[in-house]
Amino acid sequence: MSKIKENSTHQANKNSLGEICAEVYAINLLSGQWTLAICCHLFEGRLRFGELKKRIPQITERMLTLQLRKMEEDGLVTRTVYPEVPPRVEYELTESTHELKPIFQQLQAWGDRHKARL
Amino acid sequence: MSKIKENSTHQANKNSLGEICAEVYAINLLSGQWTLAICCHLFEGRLRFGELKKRIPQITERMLTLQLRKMEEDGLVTRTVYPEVPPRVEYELTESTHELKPIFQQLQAWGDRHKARL
DNA sequence: ACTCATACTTACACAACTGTTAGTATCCTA
DNA sequence: TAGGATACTAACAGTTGTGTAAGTATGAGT
Repeated sequence: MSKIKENSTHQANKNSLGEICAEVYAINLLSGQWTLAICCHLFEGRLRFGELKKRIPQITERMLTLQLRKMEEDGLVTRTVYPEVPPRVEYELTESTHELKPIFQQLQAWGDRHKARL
Repeated sequence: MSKIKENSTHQANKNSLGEICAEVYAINLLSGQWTLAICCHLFEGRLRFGELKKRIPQITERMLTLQLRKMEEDGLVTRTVYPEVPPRVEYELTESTHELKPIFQQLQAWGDRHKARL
């Protein structure tokens, strides 16, 4: 993404809320535009960069790279580079992220119910 | 917030993902900077604008107003205005939002575990 | 020598979100 | 007549997130 200014009020508020509330922290990790979509495709198993790109046609290479890098930094995915040419890079969810699956299912169910009520 | 340009690529992507995936839709509703904090305080019961402000000292009046308005629009809170002077306005979570409580608890537990692993 | 495939990176512009400061309306009380 | 209380609103600026377009390195295959 763009460089983050750690001394901005915005960032300071975000950080302090995330430190106090673990649920805020969790939502912060998941609120990237493409994060959930990537997770959903990786629930099935590890995928290469290009395979993810094909499964999420609307995403640009730039955003896919940025999101995966952030997810790696946040401990949501692991990145494995195979020293081949042309390069091969595989992404896989961490244990931690797999544990989110039941929560996602509940969020999905809630989302459907909530949509229906509006 | 600022006016949203519905014809932007960004917004189009967000919308289409939210329509396909109910969990993306759900996260989109909850990803405002102060949304979860407000929810947490309202889980205990209805509160006035000023009471929320006191409980979330870092928030500005502007952001509190904007977030509550968006949450109202999204069906997360109800807003009741009492025709008094000085004005009294109370906010309360909708049924739908109360149903999120167990999911929040799981997210919180996950967040704590995940933090510990990093 | 030239193309191809893959997984990026860079530079730029725009969109969306948040923060700062100052102001508003209303009636009640002193 | 002035000040206080409440729940806002407006104008502006800054920060963060996203999209567009173009370019990079590498070795294998032709």
